[in-house]
Amino acid sequence: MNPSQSPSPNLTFLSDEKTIYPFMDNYDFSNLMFDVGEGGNNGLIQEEPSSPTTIVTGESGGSGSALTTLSKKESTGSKDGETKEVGHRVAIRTRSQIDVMDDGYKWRKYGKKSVKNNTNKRNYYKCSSEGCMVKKRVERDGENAAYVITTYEGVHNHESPSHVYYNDMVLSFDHDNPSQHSLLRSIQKFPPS
DNA sequence: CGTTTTTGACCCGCGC
DNA sequence: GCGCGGGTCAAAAACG
Repeated sequence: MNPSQSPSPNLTFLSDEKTIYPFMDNYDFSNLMFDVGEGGNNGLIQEEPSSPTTIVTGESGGSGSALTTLSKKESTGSKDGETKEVGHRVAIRTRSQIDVMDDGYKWRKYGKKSVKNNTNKRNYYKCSSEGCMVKKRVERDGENAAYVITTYEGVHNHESPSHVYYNDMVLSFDHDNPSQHSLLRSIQKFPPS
């Protein structure tokens, strides 16, 4: 049911733990929640890391962005061979009219559920690429239908199908595409380190 | 014709 | 043990 959405490179992960979201103006971030669970037995909750990464996008919205970094207490299975690689969760709450935003990856919906205290349904997506177990959960805020909560879980093993990377984005910038103008502005605001 | 969506069923952890 | 809330499976339908 997805309309023809051009693969917009609007999400980029840096090699560091910092993440830059040069989204378009359509996506007005209101809340960013990082839940990075380490595989270790680190049950600490680091509310504010030593290097707080503040991301502000959607300059037109005016509303600031909040970022929270958490640490999931993923207790190890105590098994010597158990490798709990799961533990990278990123929750983004944005104000968007579109339920699912195209982050450049191909997602396949595999479930739909209605949660308590929320009339809206919650959708479950999974990365289409085989071997990539990245999951994504999209939910509308019942109170404010204008807000959408997108939760990513996992790390992609492969690159974006559209081959969009931060450096390549500038190179492949299409000046004739007005929808990317704001993208360029975001890029200029966040120059590569 | 291959891939994705849909949708109810199933499953699992947890609290009672 | 059972029910509930939440997450996933899978078969058929729908899509391109």
